[in-house]
Amino acid sequence: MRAQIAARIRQVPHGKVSTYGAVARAAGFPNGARQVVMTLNGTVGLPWHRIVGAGGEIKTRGDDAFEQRMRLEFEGVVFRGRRINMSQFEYKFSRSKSARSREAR
DNA sequence: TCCGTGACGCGAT
DNA sequence: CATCGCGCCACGG
Repeated sequence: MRAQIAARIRQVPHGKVSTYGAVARAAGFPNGARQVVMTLNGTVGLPWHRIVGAGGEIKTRGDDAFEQRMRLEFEGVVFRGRRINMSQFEYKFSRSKSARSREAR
């Protein structure tokens, strides 16, 4: 599962962002936003700063919040107050075969 | 095995 | 817009 999620996170391009929920759904886990978080914490080498909360808010706390925002702005992402204009910076995942089969039914 | 926890999400107040 | 509550879920104690 971590692998599926990590793979999705790795797809987010420079200058774009995605949300915990979106990543979870794209990976095939409709209610796995929390698992996305665990993956971010337990996997090194992921663009963790490109993952924000629903609505484009920085959900992390402490020093990390500052660093994340800084990194994103450095990549060109613009903040509107404490959030991001998602319609412009959210990266849309393209549905892959594995993701569909998992949400099968 | 039960229980608390948390970088979540969303609707209601 | 700020809060609250509830649902979700894998982990760790």
